[in-house]
Amino acid sequence: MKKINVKKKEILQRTGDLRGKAYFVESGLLRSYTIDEKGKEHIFMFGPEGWIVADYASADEPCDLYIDALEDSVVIQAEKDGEIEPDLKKFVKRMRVLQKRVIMFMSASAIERYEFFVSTYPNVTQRVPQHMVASYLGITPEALSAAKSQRLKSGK
Amino acid sequence: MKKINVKKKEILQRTGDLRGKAYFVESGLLRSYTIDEKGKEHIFMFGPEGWIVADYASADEPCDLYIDALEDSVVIQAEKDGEIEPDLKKFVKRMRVLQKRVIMFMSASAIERYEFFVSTYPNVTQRVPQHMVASYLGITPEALSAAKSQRLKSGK
DNA sequence: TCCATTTCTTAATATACATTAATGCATAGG
DNA sequence: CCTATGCATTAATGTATATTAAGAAATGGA
Repeated sequence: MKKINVKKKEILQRTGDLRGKAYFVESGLLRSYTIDEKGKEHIFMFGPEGWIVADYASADEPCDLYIDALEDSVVIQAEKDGEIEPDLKKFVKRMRVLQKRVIMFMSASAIERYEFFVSTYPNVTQRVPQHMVASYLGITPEALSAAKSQRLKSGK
Repeated sequence: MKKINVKKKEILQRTGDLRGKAYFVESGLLRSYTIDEKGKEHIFMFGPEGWIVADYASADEPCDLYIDALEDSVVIQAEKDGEIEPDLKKFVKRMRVLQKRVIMFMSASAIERYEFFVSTYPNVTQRVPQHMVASYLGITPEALSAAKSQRLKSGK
């Protein structure tokens, strides 16, 4: 368990890595993501201050996700087994975020997804480019842009 | 912690219930799902033998999900806090299933989603109607039917 | 057994989002 | 300060999936 400084764009973990760590974000912003066969990135989660970013492979399995830094960050790196987050309650909370996200994907339109993102990450909205938000939501940047200008016209 | 017999179609938990329980499935088949504003069901997970079905609300928050039985089942009902699943490893495994599902929703076509379902639930495929599989995958029954007959023609 | 209901499939049409492309703006780094 | 790069937006076109509708097969309850 050690504190490390991470520069923007630095990669902390790659798909296929063994013994993936868990990262507690003290300051800055991480993200985790996959790259599909077509080379397209899909952002799995953002990790602003106070969040934990980790792949959910067991400690002895290869990771599914890349993890990198979107801003210069200070993070605490820990072994997955125990050092961090021995707390079931925290696990339950993270499960719930995932549960809501799955339900969102099953039923929500582009603009509803965007609103979900804003409520999940109120402090991240202004810190990441919109194409990354789109990636997180599973839509294209063009569709997100269209949905937002659509919403502006009709009321709000 | 007690063992209960559940009849097909019996509802174990409703959206908004407090003190939701966790259900370990000894035999039979449960499912959890939401109902959206339009009255449409979205299946969150299936629970065949050996699986645990629960909402990820904390013990003191209202539940998001309905849980009911798709077959006559025998289940062990437990308090969420501790009685069942004190095991971090099991949590990690379930997280990983959710992680894969989220990634699936971000990038997979109808037929790829179907293949994901078959590999996640090899023993469930023949036991649930196809419209429930479609609901789990976030597509319509018509789209699933079309995707499958598409696949049959082209090769397999 | 019989009838009502559920389930699956197919087809026609509609629609949300993807793709492609072009433009202008902002930004970072030399 | 300049320039290359990244970013956001808009528009035209394409496509996968949704919607609607109908009919046939399977299922289950009385």
